[in-house]
Amino acid sequence: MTRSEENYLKTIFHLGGHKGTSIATNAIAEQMETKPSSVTDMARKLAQKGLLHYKKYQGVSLTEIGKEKALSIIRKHRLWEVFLVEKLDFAWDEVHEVAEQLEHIKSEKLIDKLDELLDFPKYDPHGDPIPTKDGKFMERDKKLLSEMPISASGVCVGVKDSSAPFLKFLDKNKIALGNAIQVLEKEDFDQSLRIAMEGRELRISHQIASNLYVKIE
Amino acid sequence: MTRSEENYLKTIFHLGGHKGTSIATNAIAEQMETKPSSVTDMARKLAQKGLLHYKKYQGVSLTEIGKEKALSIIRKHRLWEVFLVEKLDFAWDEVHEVAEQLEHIKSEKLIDKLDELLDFPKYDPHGDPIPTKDGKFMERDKKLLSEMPISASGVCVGVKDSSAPFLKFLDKNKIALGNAIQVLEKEDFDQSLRIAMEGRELRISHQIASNLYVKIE
DNA sequence: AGCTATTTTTAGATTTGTCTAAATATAATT
DNA sequence: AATTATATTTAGACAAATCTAAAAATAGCT
Ligand SMILES: [Mn+2]
Ligand SMILES: [Mn+2]
Ligand SMILES: [Mn+2]
Ligand SMILES: [Mn+2]
Repeated sequence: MTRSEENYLKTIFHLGGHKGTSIATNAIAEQMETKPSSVTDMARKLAQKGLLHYKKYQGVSLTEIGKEKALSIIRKHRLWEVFLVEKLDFAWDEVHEVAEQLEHIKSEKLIDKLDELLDFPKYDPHGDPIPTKDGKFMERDKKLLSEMPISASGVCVGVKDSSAPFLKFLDKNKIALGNAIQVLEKEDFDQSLRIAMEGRELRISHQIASNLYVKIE
Repeated sequence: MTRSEENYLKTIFHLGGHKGTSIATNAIAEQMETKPSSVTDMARKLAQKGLLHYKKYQGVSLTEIGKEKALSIIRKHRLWEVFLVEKLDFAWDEVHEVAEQLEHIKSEKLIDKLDELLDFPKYDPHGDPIPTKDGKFMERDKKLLSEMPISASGVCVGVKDSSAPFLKFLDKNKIALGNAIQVLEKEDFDQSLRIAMEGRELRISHQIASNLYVKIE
């Protein structure tokens, strides 16, 4: 499989094409910053190879084999991200770009050994689950901070937006995965929150709260 | 720079195009398992980019910038080989293929941090020197075993042929880099050697002896 | 020096992945 | 239901990297 094909499969997976859901040509094009006509070409090719379900004008979804391939790339991406943070001291906002390259390295032994070196991590630096070798997904039972009721408490376990600006903002405000958190008050006016985190008290805008995942206890 | 361009530069470096020596189109084609006409095309392109000296029918050599780029790729290749052996328990005959892919990953920070993780190694698993960040080469003072005089002694420090079959042969016969070695006898008939290595006595064919580097003490 | 063999380059074709512009199908709105 | 807007596909082109076959230049050999 070519690098481009792999990127299409991964994108389609992330857009939800693993559950039978049909993904629109335009959505893929936008996500990949390419043109719809290019997507059509690739859809035909990947369908031909048995990796996608595709009917003209009806969008695409992943076949079983396509799903396996996508999961394998996601597994590699996330394991490399863990490696970069744990072994090479990258910050969590620096790893994605490099992992986008590393995920295409072809060597089963490499990724198995890497998994072992990292002690078989279950989650990547952004809290996203790492598929097992045989494609099993262990999605965590988590909720957006913005959806937590008042006085509920939990632990930060992930981010929805994992763009560098958001991650840097969290760093600056000492909001890290693993931190305990409790909702103290919700402001009706702008839906901002007052929260307790690791002894401190913070005010959090709705935009932030709707991009932070919390595991309820 | 594209992956293909990088591979051309690296190959030309290895064929000796760093010293003003002019490298023939055919030699490059053979080494890269491609056709001479493809080499011509690429030569024109890389010359255009200022990475090669190229005059029609006169072969190519690396410019200063071309040499820098080549060294940077060789540095990455060898650092990744060390990583695979030291951190992921790859055998020294398994690393080359994977390093051929990893050498093209683009991230200065990645390679600097990797260098640090490995404790700034000077040589790769095959005894080849790892260029420093600024392209300095530390070639060791070594000799082929086949060229050592009788009763001379030294330490195995590298292989000339680093193909998997040769490396596996060395493993099977417990000949490893770092081993002390002494030439006991040279057979005139077939130029085979009797050597002492780590307590044992071995008979070594000329073909083997002419692919093993020894550092004389 | 002249002829032959080899090396190298050119010309034209192919594959992959992309693009633009135009045509067509589907969806939304009056 | 007809019209308009949007989404998708087709047709044709392009750049990168390669190939084959033919032409041209260089090297090697009487
Ligand atoms: Mn990522
Ligand atoms: Mn991630
Ligand atoms: Mn190698
Ligand atoms: Mn090596």
